[in-house]
Amino acid sequence: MPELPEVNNFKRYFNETSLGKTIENVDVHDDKIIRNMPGPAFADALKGRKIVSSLRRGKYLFARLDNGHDLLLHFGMTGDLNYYSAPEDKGRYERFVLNFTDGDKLGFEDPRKFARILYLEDRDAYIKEIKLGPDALDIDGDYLVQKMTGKKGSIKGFLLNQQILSGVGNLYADEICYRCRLSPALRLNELTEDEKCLLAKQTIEVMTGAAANAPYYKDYPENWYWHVWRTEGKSGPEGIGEVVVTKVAGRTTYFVKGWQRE
DNA sequence: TGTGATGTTGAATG
DNA sequence: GCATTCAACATCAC
Repeated sequence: MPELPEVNNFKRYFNETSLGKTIENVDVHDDKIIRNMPGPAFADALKGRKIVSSLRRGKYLFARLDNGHDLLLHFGMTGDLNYYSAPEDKGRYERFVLNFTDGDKLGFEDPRKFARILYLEDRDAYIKEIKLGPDALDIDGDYLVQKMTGKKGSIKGFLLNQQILSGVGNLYADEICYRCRLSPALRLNELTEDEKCLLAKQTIEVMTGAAANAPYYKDYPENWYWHVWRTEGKSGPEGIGEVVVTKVAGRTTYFVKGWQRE
């Protein structure tokens, strides 16, 4: 479930389990998700390195190594971390595993293999290369409003564009639109200035709130945001409107028809 | 059995 | 070059 708040939890999990440890060697079971070198070269590059710090930006998690290079983890749709020591705790979908010198292991699991794992010599150059926008927890409303000017695409397409703002994913984008009472399919040039300000404000609030409330890795409360209303046919707030499912910006989209302006 | 899924990319189009 | 759209990626769960 990796959108920004989830990756924030991955970061915490990673820090608590793996920071300061030294990689004795790496087992690559499937190098499909390693995007910039073959499995053996990847394993070779990490061998003997100590993990000294971590940095999250949007949905990207960078693990800084003691040679100044980085191990980049992007979790795709189904990426996950699994820290363990007993071999029987190895996950079914483990794609590679860092074996630390203390005997513990950090497995990277990913059933669908949409994750993107890279060994980077220059983290900043990579961020520049993919034009990754600023982190959603690190911007203000003015920045977002300014980015909206002149754009004609859907609200949802805007929120999902990681080059504008990094961290918002499909579920949180719906949540933000719901809070603004705006249909995700509305186009930016159809919004009033007030609505643009509201959209910017809610984007920051939702992402900040979700990141702050994430209690612990894999332990999301049932009453979190979209859980409350992300059900087709469900009656909207105060009995107004009804939840419908549609497709916006190529993604499955839920909104409350009759409650959110179209 | 067919369908859709939390994300990104690269090609195609305007 | 920029903005936007959309299919493709690989596999599993329902």
